[in-house]
Amino acid sequence: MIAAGHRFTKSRELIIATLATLGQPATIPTILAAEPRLSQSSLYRNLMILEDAGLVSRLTVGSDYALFELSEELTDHHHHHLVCRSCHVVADIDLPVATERLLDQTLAEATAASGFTLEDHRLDLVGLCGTCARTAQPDEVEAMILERES
Amino acid sequence: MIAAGHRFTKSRELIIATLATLGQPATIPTILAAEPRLSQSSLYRNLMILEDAGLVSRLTVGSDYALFELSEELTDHHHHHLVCRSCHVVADIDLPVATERLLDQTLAEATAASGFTLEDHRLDLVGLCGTCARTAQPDEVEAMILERES
DNA sequence: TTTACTGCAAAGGGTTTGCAACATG
DNA sequence: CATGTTGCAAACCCTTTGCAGTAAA
Repeated sequence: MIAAGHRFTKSRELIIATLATLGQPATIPTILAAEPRLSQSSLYRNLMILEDAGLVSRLTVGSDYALFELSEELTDHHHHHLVCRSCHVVADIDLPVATERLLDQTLAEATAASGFTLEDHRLDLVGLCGTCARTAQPDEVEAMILERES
Repeated sequence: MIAAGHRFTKSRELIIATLATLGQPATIPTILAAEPRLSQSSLYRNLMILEDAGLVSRLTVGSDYALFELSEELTDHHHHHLVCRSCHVVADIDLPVATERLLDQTLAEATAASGFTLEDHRLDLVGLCGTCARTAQPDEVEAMILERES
């Protein structure tokens, strides 16, 4: 099921179910909080195994913790990510099929000449989430102006 | 130059020059190897400051080390990244202007309804670099077949 | 001469791993 | 019963930080 020499245990089933319930990329602390029956070290180990098996995807967006979600292979749903540059929260987002198709085609052409074997693309939309936008601190330029006025 | 209360020191100039010479995203060990006059802790500190100042960009692609390159603001050159899923090497790549334009437009529309403030996008092309493609190990399915035959 | 910067060494913290007990096929 | 899995605690290693001396404005 998972891979040669690996078992599909209760613990791994629970991880899949928890990720499905959470419904968006989650950190290890978030997963542990959502399902206290999981232990930290086994969670790390199992997420690695599930990732190797193609059931789980790992995202790294610069926050302290890595993020995990069900793989597109498992959910059968291609998508991208909204990433808040302030609080590093991540949410899923869909793009029009026409855009994805053009993207695939363009990327294939762009890599054709190189020795690179293109397998997938990853598109992150970076900005500020609603919460951070409302509480945003003035940026550096504004800070300098404020300082000069004082 | 850099920001209020910050100086543009020899060390920081040297970091910028080294990144320019390397010409592609580089890890801290790579930067230190290319320019031994830099010290590790100051390099970490200065890259953080240069990043805050918008002169340097940090990439996180899942490898052990973070990657750093000159910012698009500094090079005045928008680009994306080829990422090898095996050795995590990263190279810059350009896309046709028409594709970028359509992408910007589509992403703006896709986020319009949400409370998200879109500022930028990040597109990684994931696959195998030339070196890894030539030395690729059989994947899991092949491994199972091989195991069954033995 | 005040304030920022540097380099060393030590600490921090997310992740990995050794080990003994347990569960699975 | 042979092999994979679990949970605890300790180790690991990239990154950050305290501190005393130095350089910049």
